[in-house]
Amino acid sequence: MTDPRASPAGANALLRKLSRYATFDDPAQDAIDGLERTSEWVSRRAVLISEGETEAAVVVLWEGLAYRHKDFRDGRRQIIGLLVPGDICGGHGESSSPVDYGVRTLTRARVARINADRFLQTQADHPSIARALQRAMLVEQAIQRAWIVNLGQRKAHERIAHLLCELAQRLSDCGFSRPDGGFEVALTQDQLGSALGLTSVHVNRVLQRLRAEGFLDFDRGVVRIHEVIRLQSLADFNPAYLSNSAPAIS
Amino acid sequence: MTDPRASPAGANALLRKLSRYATFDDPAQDAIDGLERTSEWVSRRAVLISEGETEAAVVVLWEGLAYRHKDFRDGRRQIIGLLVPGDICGGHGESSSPVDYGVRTLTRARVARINADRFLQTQADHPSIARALQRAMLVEQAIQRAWIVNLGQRKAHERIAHLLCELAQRLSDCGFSRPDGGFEVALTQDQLGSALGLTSVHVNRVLQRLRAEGFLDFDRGVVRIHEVIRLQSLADFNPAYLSNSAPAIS
DNA sequence: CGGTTGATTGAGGCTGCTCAAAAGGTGTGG
DNA sequence: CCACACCTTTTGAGCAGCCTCAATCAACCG
Repeated sequence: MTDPRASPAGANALLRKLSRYATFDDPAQDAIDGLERTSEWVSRRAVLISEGETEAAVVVLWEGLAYRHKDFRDGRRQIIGLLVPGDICGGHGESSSPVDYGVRTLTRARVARINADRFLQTQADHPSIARALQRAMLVEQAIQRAWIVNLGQRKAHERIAHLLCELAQRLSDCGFSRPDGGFEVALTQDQLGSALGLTSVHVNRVLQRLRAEGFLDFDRGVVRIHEVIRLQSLADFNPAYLSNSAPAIS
Repeated sequence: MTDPRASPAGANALLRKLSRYATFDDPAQDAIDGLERTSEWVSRRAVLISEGETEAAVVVLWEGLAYRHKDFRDGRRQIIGLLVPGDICGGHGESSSPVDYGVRTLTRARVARINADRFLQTQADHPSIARALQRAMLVEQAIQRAWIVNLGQRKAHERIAHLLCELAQRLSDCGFSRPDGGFEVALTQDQLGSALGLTSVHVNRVLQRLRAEGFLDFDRGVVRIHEVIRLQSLADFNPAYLSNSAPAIS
C-alpha cells in the first residue's frame, strides 16, 4: 500500500485525518507515520487522560469513540466533546500545564501514544504538518463553538438532534459511516444528558417523543438514526463548520 | 524602546500576547512586529467580521473589547466568546472556508488587520511563532471548554459569576486591570444574557441578588466587581486554565 | 422634547429538574 | 441454571428556575 490512507481501519488514523487539511510531501508523510508506530487496545470506559495530569504525551484515537469531560465535586458532570477516530487529545505536547479535563473511552478503542518532544519537533521540522494541525484545531474550535450555541440557545429536542447530526457527520468524515445512511450512537441516555446539559430523565422523555415522530429508534444504550436529513432541519444543523478542508490545490 | 512589550498600550498587542507563550529570537520578533504595522480605530458596536464572510484576513484587537456571536434567524442569539486586547479573530488565514460566526466590538477599539498570506508565511518561516500561536489556540480552546461547562452545568448566578471572573483574569493578564482590584464590564444585561444562555430579565434579577449580597454593583451598562475572590468561590472558578504559560526556560 | 436604548418589575406558564420507585437486561458466582 | 447485583431505562408526581409577555421607568441624544 503506497497510500497510507488506504490502509486498514485505524492504522495511521492521524495521517488520514491530517491529509484532510493539507497535502504532504514524502518526508512529511514519513514523519507523521513515524510518530504513531504502535497502538494499544483499551477497554470500554477506560481512562485515557485524567484531569490534572501533567503528562504531556499526545494520544491519538485510532478506533472507537471517546469523550472529554469535566467532573464537579458535587456530582455534576459535563461532557465537553466527543472524539472520533483520528482525533487527538492530551496537552498537545505542552508539558508546563496540567490538562483541565479528563478523557475516557466510550467503546473499546485503539489508541497510539506519541512522545511530546517528538510531536513538537516534527512540527518544527515540517511546517506543513504544523499547518495541518492548526487547521485541525480550528475545526475543533468550531465544534466547541457549536456546542456553546447548542447549550446556550436550543431546546432539549433541538440539542439532541444537533448532537446526533454532528456525530453522524464526523463519523462519516472519518470513514466510519454505515452504508444505509443510518448510524448508531454508543452513548447512554445518562451520557447524552451530560453532554447536553440535561438530566437523563429528561433525555429519556424527549427521545421517546423523537421516536414517536419517527426520527430515530433506540434500545439498550444504542440510538439508531433513520433520517439524518429530517433531523438536520429540526436541529438547524449546517455541516459546513465541520469541514475546513484543504484548498483543491495546495 | 528596545523591548516592544514596554511600548504604549495597544501597539504590538500580538507580540505582547505571544510572548506569554514562547520566547522569540530577534528575527522572529521583527517578523511579528512587521505583521501588524498599522492599526485603525473603530467605533463601539462596529462589525469586525460578519458571519459567512470568506475574507481570510486576520484581525488583531489592540485596544478595547469585542465578542464573537452567532445569530439565529428567529432572533435567538448566542455570544460565543469575548476578545480582549491581543486576541485574534478571523479565519486564521484560511481562505477556503467562510467563518461561522460574527465579531463585533463592545467598546471603541483599535484593531490591526493582517494579510492572510503573510500571516501563514511568517509561521512557516518561524516555527517559534507557529508554536506560540498554537499555544494561544490551546488556551482559547480551554476557555471555550469552560463556557461549555458553564452553560451546561451551572445555575444562573454561578454562570454570571464565572463569566465575570474570567473577564477579570483575562483583562488583568493583558495589562488592563485596575489597581484597586475591582473592574468594570462594558456588557449590557442583554449581552450578558446572550453570553450565558439567559434572558436579560433573568440576568437583571440575579444581578440584583448578587448586588444585595455585596458581590458587585452595577449602573447604566457597567458592572463593577468588588471582591473578585468571593466571586471566584461562588463560581467555582479556577484561573489555571487561562494561563498555559511558557516554561521558565525556553 | 420626542425617540431610543437599556433597566426594572409583575404575572403567569412551561421546560426541565428532583426525588422515588419499578422494570428490563446483563453479567457473575454458586 | 438460578439467584443476585448492577446498570440503564422508564414512569410518576411535584416543584422551581427561568422564560414570555407586557408595561413602566430611567438615561441619553439629536
